[in-house]
Amino acid sequence: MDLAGRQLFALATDLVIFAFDGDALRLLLVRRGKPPFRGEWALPGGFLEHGETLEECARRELREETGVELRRLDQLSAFSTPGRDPRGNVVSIAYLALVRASNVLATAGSDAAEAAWREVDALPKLAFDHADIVEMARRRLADALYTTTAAFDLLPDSFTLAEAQTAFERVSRAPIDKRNFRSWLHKESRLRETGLARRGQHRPAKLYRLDQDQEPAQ
Amino acid sequence: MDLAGRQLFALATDLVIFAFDGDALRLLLVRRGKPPFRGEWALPGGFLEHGETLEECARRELREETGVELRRLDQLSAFSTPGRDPRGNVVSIAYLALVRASNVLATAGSDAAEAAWREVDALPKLAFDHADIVEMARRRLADALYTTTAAFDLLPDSFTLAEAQTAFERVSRAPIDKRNFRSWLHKESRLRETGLARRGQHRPAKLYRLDQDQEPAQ
DNA sequence: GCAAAAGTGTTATCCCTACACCCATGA
DNA sequence: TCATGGGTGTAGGGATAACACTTTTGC
Repeated sequence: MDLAGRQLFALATDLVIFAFDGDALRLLLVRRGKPPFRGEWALPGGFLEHGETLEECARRELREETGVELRRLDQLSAFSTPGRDPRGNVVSIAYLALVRASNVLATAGSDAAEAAWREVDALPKLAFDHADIVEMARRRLADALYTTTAAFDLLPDSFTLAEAQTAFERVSRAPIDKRNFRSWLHKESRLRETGLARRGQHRPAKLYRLDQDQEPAQ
Repeated sequence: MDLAGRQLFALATDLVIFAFDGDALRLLLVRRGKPPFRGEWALPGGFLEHGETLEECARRELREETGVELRRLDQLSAFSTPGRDPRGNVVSIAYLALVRASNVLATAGSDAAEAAWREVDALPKLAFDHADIVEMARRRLADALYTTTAAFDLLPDSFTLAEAQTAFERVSRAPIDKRNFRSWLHKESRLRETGLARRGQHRPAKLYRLDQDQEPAQ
């Protein structure tokens, strides 16, 4: 095994985790408990260890820092600008995931002093190059909106069509016509009625769930 | 600067470089001059050095190994399965690029014993997990075919519509209707007539070039 | 009965697809 | 004149986008 003479790097993962609170898209952030950028907000993440894949690392770090477990995790991009981490020679691979409801309690773990779900349209200043990473993630997410079922991962198991529409509007950052959205859903026939309804102040809204038969998606 | 205690890795880039010879899509391969996998075919690439970005590394390695220079280079994905490199603890970031004509001479440089353009549909067995990387690259390329101008990077500065169609067919791995392809090009109006024609055995074919005005694309 | 959100169809336009024949040239 | 690849248009079906009113409930 000769890696002799190779220049070595620390490898990190950074996670862009979005959730939808019924009204706004939110992003999971941690307040850094150690230098560099101690006390500032950053994406959750951490260092890769020997013998694990980047994806395993991402899941492990997220669990340790925030207690959040997730199903699907997509690789976004590697970030390697020299100097992006003041500790030097750290290359980071960013991952993107969506979670259902922000009630996955963001409890601070080891490395992170504090964790919180912040509205993506009102983010604090972020450490490192994390603002760039977040913007790339939002674009990636919006690009996949209508071609995968990814966005439904933002919704609870059963949801109303109005909730789904709002989630799509927040991801695409554009208003959507109610009737067109519903006929598109019908044409795609990715949803099943549950027979139940959500009762509120006004007329009850039917609850739907994703039709599992065709979930494979991309 | 404390990276103390961090487990370190060698970082490599692997390049998937496609060219179009007028008939088939071809992939740039090098025959490895050193272990591991000495003598086997592999993607060009090499190790990241301190102070450079991954993209800079990819360009440098390609230049050194094959003399090929390229404009645009897209990051594909990071590959981190433990054991993917027998030297251990090597994470690789794959890049994708397209070059005009395969007459960019693939001359072997330092690390590579030999370089060659091989038809993508008749590739030899590849070292490491490079076959997986190539397949991901082909899918990525096909996905972007009709939404970016990327595929025109495969063509010479001026080209006939038949040449463009063949390139699109090879990338998408599907036959394309001639009239539909041409009316799509017209609708997109990304091409400009040069006024010249390519003379051959039969009726001369008009030569076109990409309209620079709207090249930004994605 | 009133306020508020849920639910529902139609029309015009554009895009995609399928499909067949004449044209210009070199040999 | 013939063989070969270059070049051209249309019609039908499906998707998209714009648009407003009725229904059901809680208060």
